[in-house]
Amino acid sequence: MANEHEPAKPHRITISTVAAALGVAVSTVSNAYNRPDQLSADLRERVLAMAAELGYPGPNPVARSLRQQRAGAVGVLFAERLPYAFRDPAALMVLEGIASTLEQAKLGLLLVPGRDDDTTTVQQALVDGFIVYSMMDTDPLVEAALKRRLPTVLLDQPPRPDVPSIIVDDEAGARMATEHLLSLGHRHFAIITDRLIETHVRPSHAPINVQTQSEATFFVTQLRLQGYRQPLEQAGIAWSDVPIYDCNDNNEADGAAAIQILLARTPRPTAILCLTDRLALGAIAGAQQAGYNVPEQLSIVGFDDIPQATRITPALTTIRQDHRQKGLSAGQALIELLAGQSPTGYQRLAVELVVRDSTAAI
Amino acid sequence: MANEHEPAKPHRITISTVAAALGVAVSTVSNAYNRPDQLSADLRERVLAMAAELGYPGPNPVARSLRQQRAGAVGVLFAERLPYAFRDPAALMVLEGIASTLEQAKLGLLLVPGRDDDTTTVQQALVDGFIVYSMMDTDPLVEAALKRRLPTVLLDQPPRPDVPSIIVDDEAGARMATEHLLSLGHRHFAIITDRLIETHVRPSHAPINVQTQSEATFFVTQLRLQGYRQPLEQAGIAWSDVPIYDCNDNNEADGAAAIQILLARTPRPTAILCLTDRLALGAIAGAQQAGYNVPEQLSIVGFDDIPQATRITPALTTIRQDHRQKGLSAGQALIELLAGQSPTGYQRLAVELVVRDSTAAI
DNA sequence: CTATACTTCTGAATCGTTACAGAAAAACGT
DNA sequence: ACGTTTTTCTGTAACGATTCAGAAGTATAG
Repeated sequence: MANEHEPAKPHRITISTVAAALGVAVSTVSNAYNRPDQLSADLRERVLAMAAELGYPGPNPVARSLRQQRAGAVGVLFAERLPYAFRDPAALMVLEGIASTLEQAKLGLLLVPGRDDDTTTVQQALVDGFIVYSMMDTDPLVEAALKRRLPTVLLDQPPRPDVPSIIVDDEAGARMATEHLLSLGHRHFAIITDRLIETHVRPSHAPINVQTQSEATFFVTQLRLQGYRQPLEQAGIAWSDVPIYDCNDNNEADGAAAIQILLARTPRPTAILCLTDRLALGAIAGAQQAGYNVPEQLSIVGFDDIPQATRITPALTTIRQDHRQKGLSAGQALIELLAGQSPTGYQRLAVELVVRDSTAAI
Repeated sequence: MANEHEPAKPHRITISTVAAALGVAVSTVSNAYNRPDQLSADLRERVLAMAAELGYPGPNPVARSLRQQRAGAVGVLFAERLPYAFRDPAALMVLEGIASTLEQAKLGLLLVPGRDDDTTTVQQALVDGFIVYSMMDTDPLVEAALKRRLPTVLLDQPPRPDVPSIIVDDEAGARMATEHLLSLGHRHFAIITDRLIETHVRPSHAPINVQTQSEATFFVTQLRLQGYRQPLEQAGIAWSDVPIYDCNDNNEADGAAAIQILLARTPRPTAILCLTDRLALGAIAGAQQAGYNVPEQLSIVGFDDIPQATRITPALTTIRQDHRQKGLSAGQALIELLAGQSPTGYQRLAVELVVRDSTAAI
């Protein structure tokens, strides 16, 4: 019985405390927990009983993780600050999809906090891999995550070589939205976006012009703007004539504020392209409040097809994408990576125009 | 220069790979990352450069965690299966509150998956503490979490000695709801709940009787039923005369189904007490679809005051609780525990009756 | 009774860091 | 020039498990 007579350490009970108390090898205690077939049922009982008596909380997961080289969780990096993740309906559906696959694989889902300037949380996240979802292109957290050299999947991010990406055909969706409005005869367009330019850089709340658009910091924002632009120019509408209002945030209130400004312009736009449904819902509400009739006087189209899109009157015409599937695909791809397989290439998910009641012929 | 000439291990680059390549001590490399003041700027640069060249991903967080005895994340155990967490509006607000405090403390939020039968995910979660939220009283995952002997906070759980609890005055809320309906002159009540009895045990979809209620498996369910019961009996209404319909799940569809059954009973209830707003919203929709007028023919009151409660017509009379604050309090309490302080006792959050348009005098 | 095969248990190496005491070198004051 | 302080760097002991080769001990077969 290896019995040290030290001044009684504070009280951290480990596997070897239990082993010592019983006079058995630590490996035996370990086996009692992990390989019942490696020791007699009798001894195993005694080990477990002694563990209970000593208040041993079971094998320390961190030590186990170190030894086994697996954390049993994947980290999710999301653009918004952590709490906002729980507010955005589209993001929630994506997270739900991710969570579904992870749950089946018995993996935990670690939401990693962290404002760009501080990457330590990413560097120290106890995970086996990352899903990077809708981060600003320039966000240092993305770099930090990639530097970890863990299996990683990009979602709504600019693709990179050697990193599997799930991408959505945002550009096609934006084109479909625009063509729909054009086919209804609209000629005066305006666009509502968010976070096209970082808040502290943006000069004012006025619609911004075409020059500054190149600084777009979200990949999908760029894709969607691109998709709006092409059919417009093809229809002979100068891109520089299309006012773009840049909101601080993706929410209904900002959308409502944006529409007020845009409606005051001359010529008054009759067709509004919103980069997200939340902005569009806000725009509808704002327009109605200002006394405009949607869609008679003003057509509005969103992007995302969140559940709320059908609950507003008029129901929102929008571009549908399968958010849940995005999450599922991302989770699945990551799980394949973790299993050492190379995932099924990078996936491109289709979108679909859903015409409802917020758009009409001019 | 300690130079082993082995057959070149696969390729796992660690701190000592870098140290060896540079001919310095491992502690120096460690210091380069964690204590810049402990070595010359020059050497530090060289270390970092070599690390970059070798593709060293930085200090392994698991090893660091083992050494430092901290994981930098807290685990959240939630009743629903992982993906459902992202669907329940009330749960989302709670999670948002939790996430807010954790983010400030730079802690990650680990959503732990796991169906009762398998507790390994809880046992192996790489966390510094747990928040146990709205789990079935008998769920083995709760036991498993407590057995970890980590700082833990209970939220919407039956309190236990030595474990801080945040609890909401559900019983008072339920009383207020009932008294409100009584004061409107109602005498024929019915209750819609969910998961009062585990699905596989429950015999049928018919309203269940009073005997089986003792098996209630969610703490808040018990509290709320208790709160309904007392004023009813005080008003001379026999508890056994109040039909209770038990849904499989907390969602609108189940609420809508429940109301159909209840309205078919004689005497037809004129006042419905719903354990959650989601059930209530479903009940309103279901009643309307069956041709009943709410609140003229039927008063319905919910519980939770989720945002959707105001968006339905008629707007839902309900009991408001501050979900976000629940999350904040829980997070705060856990953070205090982690800091070695004993948190500000256990908290009891108040609730409030919000009368809207779904209730009226009979 | 011996050779062979199982069971059951042990010891030491390993996972990749950080912390700490102290050695070596450089800077300083007088 | 010499003791003293400061700066820079090193070696090694934790952290708490798992793994694996093998030592005892037992059972099985011939």
